[in-house]
Amino acid sequence: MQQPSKHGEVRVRFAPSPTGQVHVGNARTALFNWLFARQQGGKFILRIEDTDLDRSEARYETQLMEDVKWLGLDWDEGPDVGGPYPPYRQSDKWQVYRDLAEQLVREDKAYYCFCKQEDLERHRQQALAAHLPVTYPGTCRALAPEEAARRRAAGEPAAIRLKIPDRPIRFHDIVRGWVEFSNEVVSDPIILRSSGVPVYNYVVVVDDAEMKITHVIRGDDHLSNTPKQVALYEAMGWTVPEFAHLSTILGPDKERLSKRHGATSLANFREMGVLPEALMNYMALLGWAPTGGDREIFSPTELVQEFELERVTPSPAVFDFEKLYWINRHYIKAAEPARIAALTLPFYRKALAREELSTEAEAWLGHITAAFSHQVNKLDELPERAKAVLGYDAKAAMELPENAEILKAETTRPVLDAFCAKLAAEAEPIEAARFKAIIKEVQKETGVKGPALFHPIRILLTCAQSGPEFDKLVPLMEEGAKLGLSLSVKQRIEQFRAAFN
RNA sequence: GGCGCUAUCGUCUAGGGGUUAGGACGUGAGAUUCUCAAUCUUAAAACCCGGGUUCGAUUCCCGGUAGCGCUACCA
Repeated sequence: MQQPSKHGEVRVRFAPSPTGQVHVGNARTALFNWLFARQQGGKFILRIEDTDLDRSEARYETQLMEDVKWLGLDWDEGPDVGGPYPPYRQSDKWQVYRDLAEQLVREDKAYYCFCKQEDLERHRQQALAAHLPVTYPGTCRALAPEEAARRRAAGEPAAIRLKIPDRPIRFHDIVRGWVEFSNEVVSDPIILRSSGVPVYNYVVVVDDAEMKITHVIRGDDHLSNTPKQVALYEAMGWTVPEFAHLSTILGPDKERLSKRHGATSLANFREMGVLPEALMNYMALLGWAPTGGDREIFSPTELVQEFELERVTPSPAVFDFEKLYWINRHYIKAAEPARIAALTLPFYRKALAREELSTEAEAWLGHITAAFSHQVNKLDELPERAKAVLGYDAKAAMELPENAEILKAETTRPVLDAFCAKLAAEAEPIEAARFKAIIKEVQKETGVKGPALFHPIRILLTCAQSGPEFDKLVPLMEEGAKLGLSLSVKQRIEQFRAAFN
């Protein structure tokens, strides 16, 4: 377990842009922040980074919060719940960023830059051709303050650039150790555009500092930006936080995981019937493992206890859907049956094309779920798994080549005749045990056993030669028939005979 | 082009100067079952390459290679 932070109370944040659905990559970052905050007794803060006005949309903000809540993460401060360092949405904070940038200019830690885009681009091309790093040539850094003031007064547009000190920038990363960048490579970055709009790398630092963030846990795509940010902290005289740059999550083709790879947003997984605790468990395993490396199943509570930020691996991880599904199966089995039944209802509604279901129908579907949920990777597979109970189409069954093969076998007709004759004498509903006994009797009478005995009966009953055990199917069929939602065993026989003869 | 990060079974990972390199998913085989699924057992499967350092490197150092990221008045 971690030492209490030298910064005092741990404060971490998840700072997504509301530009779309929450992706597993971002969700994993959120998770690691949350786990760390909870286990340290710190604060987890949600901040909306909507400075990119073109792409940000309010409706995504709502969805984002719902998705994160679904995963099981809660935040202590955020745009909805407030907190001691508002605002938790960047869009109304622009004056702060401007004032702070100008203050930096007054303190001679930043300067106005009048350089034209074309000039900068030309310089860039030259550097590239000369195999040199692309840097700012420093033209305006040398400008006398009076000169700069005069040109500003004359209405010349100016951006503000931070002065990068003349020494390497070093910072500590919990995942990667010490990282060092040459100051030449960092080069004086723009913090405020000539339009007055602040730049992302500047805004984050202001926000993180104002919100007293102690640990910046984020994706490693920000690693190369970190020296700029460190320089900014130092220029402002703020305490540099601890960093932890998490590796990228890749798709099977080793490319950064994206929609291209299929279902990758939290909403997608929810719609597939993946349980939040399963997703959380799986994502935690992407880049983290407990000491010893065995043990893979961790409830959210256990994760909060066991997780160690120091043990997070720096190398990128490929997202393995199969393993996620395996974990999901585990949690489906472990979960309260009533909860699983309720979560599965929408999938039946869709499969049955029924908006409204009676209480009895829901209860019956709940029994189906209970019977088959442990055989399934995701809840959305249940209607398909239970289709033997849910539907019946004798005609279509006849036409399937693999069924036809069995149906025209020599032993089939005697088996079915005997079977049907016996069932005709049965009282309804037929019990599973009685059903089993009948099959035994048929076996005795006809001398047919094994697949030759079971397959025809199975086709008669379910239209398929493979599927779940009769023990489970028969009671569900009988119960469903009573509710008018399925066909009873006898009804199935009737329909089958009509089609078969 | 420059800079940075990364590199153990197909995948997620444990480990670490001397190990039969461990676990899990997936895959193969077997058991069970009328069958499918589930379940159980079992097998195959890895230290990127080249130099150092060392009695000994997969482990430490350097270089290479590859992947990824950043290199914007994008976020």
